[in-house]
Amino acid sequence: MNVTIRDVAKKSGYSITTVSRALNGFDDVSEETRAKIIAVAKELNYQPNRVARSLVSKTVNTIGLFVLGRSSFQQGFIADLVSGLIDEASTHDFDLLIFGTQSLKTGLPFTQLCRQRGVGGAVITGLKITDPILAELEASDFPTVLIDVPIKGPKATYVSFDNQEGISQAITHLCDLGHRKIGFINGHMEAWVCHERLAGYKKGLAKHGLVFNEAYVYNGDFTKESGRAGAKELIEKNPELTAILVASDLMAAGALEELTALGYTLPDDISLVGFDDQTFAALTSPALTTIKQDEYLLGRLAAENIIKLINDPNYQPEVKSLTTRLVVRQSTGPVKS
Amino acid sequence: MNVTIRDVAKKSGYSITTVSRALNGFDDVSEETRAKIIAVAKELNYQPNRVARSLVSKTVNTIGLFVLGRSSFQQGFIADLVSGLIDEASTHDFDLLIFGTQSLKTGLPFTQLCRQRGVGGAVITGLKITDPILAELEASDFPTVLIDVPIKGPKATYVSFDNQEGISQAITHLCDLGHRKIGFINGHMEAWVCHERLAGYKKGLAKHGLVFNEAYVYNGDFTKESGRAGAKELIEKNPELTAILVASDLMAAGALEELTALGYTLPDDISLVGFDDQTFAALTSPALTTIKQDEYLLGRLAAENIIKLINDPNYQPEVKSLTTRLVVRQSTGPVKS
DNA sequence: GTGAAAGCGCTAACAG
DNA sequence: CTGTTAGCGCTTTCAC
Repeated sequence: MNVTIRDVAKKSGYSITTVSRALNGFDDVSEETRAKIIAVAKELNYQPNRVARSLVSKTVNTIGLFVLGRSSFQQGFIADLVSGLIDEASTHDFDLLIFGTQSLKTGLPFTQLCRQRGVGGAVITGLKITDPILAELEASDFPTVLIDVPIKGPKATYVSFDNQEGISQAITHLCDLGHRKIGFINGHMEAWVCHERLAGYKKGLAKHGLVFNEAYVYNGDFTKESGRAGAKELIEKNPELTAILVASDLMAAGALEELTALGYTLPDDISLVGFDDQTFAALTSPALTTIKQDEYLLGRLAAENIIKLINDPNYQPEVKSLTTRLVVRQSTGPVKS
Repeated sequence: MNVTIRDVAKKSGYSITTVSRALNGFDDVSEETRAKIIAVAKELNYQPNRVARSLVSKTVNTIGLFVLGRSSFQQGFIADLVSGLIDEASTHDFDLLIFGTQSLKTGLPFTQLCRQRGVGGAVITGLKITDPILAELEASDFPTVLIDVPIKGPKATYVSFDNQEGISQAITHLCDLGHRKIGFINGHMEAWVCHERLAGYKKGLAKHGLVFNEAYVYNGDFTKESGRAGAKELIEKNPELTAILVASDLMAAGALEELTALGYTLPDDISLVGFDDQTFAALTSPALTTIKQDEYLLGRLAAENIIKLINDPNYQPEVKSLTTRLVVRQSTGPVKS
């Protein structure tokens, strides 16, 4: 068995109560006593049992991570996100409990599921903007941080990137290269970021005096195949396009394949910009110019927010989006004169 | 507050104990009573509090996942592994608690760390074969499943792929294409799989009557850069090579870059085989022939093992390796005559 | 300053 | 078959 608080109490000669208070930094304990107790605790290598602790005091040191949608895990960035969450969480002595899609299938009122697991707050990724749970979370007093889905409740907030600005910068990059006919392969509109990216696309065009053309936009679904299909459709219907912006690297990779198969040479015939900067973006040929979002950082930010939300009842989260960064590689080039 | 067992007891008119037993499927409860209690529980939407449960009964429904080494998360396959773990775990009503590298920095006796977190068993990935913790785990009675590191203890086992066979098959593939001079870029020897892959390389060569040549082997470190360096060194020192086998896709991508930069055309001048079949393997140009390992499946297998280890004190794990599958793409071709 | 006692929600003897 | 009694390891009133 592990060493418990009783062992520390016995060995130090103090009561369990005093040991608890000494170790938890209460100020109604003499410094001398505290020092002694801490010494004994260290000697015994005592670590409080978190299960017991969270059972009695409702202050819980566990974050729940919900990864919704079977495909979410396939997306490479989830790994970085988790990595960031863990690093930040363990800095604050928080644990990270992961739930898969199945966990929600129980139909359990979500927050209840968390409380039963001793989870103090949740980080949710992969949520669709049409999900009814969104309204619930907004009203709930259970700490929640959404990834890439806006929300504003007493205890709910979100973290994201400035997608509009990211896309807009990419358009500026293309315009600087002389492009005027720029297509856009977007993801599905159940993802909030896609609304943002579309808005950024329009805004970017407007900024450079270009007119938005509905026919230049294709709605994919984040799969490689939809990237292929999108590229094919866009270029066939609008052969005047000299550049295509794609809302994810994976779709961009599909578009790249399709365009190459159709006989286009990149970037000479057409320029291509992805989104994410996943590992493989540097590995395609030509290497993908893409809008990088640092998912690790986003993970840390999410953890930071949820921990504050859990610890401080008065915390008023302010949403600040992380910035993306355009990584220029070989898939974009000056428009052929 | 959530609904507790007391609420169910009160509402059903039975004692807390009876409710507990009825709900946990004990057979010393009349079916009539059980039915009534279950009905009430359902009506109240009662779910037992796992924190409390694991505090008293030492049977814990949480698996701890340790992802060691900062870089592990960067490796794409971790996401699939986690995905498999979660799916299998939630099927058995187990939760998954993730620990980062930092958690182990406390110097806490590992198993103690788990017990304090209410974790019944651990799955560990990224462990080096030189890690002293290995001996500890081997002797320990704490349920542990290692990923890709062999271990055999009363409560410790491991899951992995048949790396030898995988590499061997790739060599057969190359030999079938006429290759006789095959180089090998391995990972670092702190990873068990690299010993296996080296053994597989030797075995595969022998199988086809080829002689092992020390100079044909380069030890990288799983980074793309080491792949580049390895390709450069191997091909410069041994220009007679017509094929190179690489112990990871990322290193293979590096090798591909380097070889292309050096003016080689693949697969005409030289064939290249990767390992993993990560997403990007299909996206490089030429697309990478590679040895696919299904990390999702490995995750499920690991979860299955750890759960049995936790639940059944008499469970004797038998190690059975998962098979890899050679995915032939465009980076391998017949040797130029 | 410190300790005794109560109890978080649950399971597990032990009686009846 | 069912209920009473004791705790799991910890925090937290409330006395002293």
